[in-house]
Amino acid sequence: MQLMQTKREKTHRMVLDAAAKLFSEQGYHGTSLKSIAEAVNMQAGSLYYHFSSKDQLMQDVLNKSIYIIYSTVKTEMNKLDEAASFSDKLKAAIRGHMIAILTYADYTSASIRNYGQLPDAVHYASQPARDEYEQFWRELFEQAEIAGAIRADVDKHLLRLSIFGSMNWSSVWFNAQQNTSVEALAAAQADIFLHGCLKQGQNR
Amino acid sequence: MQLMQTKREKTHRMVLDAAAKLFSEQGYHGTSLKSIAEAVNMQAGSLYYHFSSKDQLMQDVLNKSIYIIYSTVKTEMNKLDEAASFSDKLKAAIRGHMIAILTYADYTSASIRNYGQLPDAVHYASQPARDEYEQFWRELFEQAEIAGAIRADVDKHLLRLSIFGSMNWSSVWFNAQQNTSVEALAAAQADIFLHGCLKQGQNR
DNA sequence: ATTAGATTCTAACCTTGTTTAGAAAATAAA
DNA sequence: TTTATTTTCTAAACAAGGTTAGAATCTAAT
Repeated sequence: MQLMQTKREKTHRMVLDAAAKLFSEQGYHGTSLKSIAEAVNMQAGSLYYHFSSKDQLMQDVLNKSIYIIYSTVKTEMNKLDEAASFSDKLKAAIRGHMIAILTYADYTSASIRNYGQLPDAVHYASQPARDEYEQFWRELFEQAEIAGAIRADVDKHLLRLSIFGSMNWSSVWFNAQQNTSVEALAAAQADIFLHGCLKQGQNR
Repeated sequence: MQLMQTKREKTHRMVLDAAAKLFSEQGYHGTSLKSIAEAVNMQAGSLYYHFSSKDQLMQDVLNKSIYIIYSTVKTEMNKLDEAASFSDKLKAAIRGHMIAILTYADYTSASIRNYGQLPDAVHYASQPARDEYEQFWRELFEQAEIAGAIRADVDKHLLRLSIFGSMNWSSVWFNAQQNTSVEALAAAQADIFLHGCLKQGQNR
């Protein structure tokens, strides 16, 4: 019982998973501790052995969500070799973000869908992590523009928000069973943003 | 007192506006009737003279939101002349959707942000209107592809969801005060989706 | 098997929320 | 001004939610 996780850790994780799922489906305010407890065969009061409050539970879900996304993106970026073009870098970043979102939809969707609808304390607690991640993308686009990879006449602020909007919304409609592979979806998503949907040469 | 709206209608509208604003900021479950009443200087119980229930109130917000968006899109489409290319049509549709979303952010954001997090009855009640609007876009892309305007190798399903994700997310971050004009933003948004962000000729 | 520690349950407290019925006040008509 | 109608308020009913304290149960080591 060294490498294996203790019962406490196992239950802690089960509760967090259930909370993430319900927060994503019904929102923070729409989810009761009772319903979370039911999902793990417990009584509402018992949750307090693992978490100090509902807010705390949500905060943990948020933090985990942001961590998952950012670290997955980093992993994909690190797979690139030195000679990678900015086009490749953007694709890798998009792929990472999409993989994270679609693979851990409960967590990421809980984070995305409740954004801006949480108690102030909860919202602010996760702000620094969000800012750091946002900064990563800001710099990526900045460097891409300097390198001459992306058009100078596109508003990079809007571009970043657009890409985020598309990617994040996928956590709402994506269905792990019926949809195509996560990889294929990520690639298609990147392709749309890099090249647009119009045929080459159509009126620009 | 024929053309002018009665006091009843005026108050009805004020309540609906306040509800839309709060539903968009704090979510359906996070918004109490008391807070809505306070926003219009009333007591919670008094709202029932204008609405039969909280659900009904949300349903009205949803319906109005969908109506605003669809009718604005139609208006923009009708401004086009017969010879308009599909590129123009797509731009017009995007412009309409963006104008509606940014101009009536309280309503549209209330609708978008609570999507999938509402009581079943409320959700299903607005489904037909949503389906009809979705159908409009489906057909638009279909015809655009048949006409050879958009690339055959892009998944139109994903494309539509991507565009929706981007546009709808703008209702969350858009700030009417500090941002540029709605028109400019709509045009920039369309440009990104039609042409992508990469410089022409970068590795495809 | 006994015991100490970890985990969960029970039962209540307190607050908040939606809803209703009837009284009160405001408005418009006579 | 008086009356009828519309609109809002008050007060309570009732349910549900977050939280807590202490009892009960389970687990694992002695």
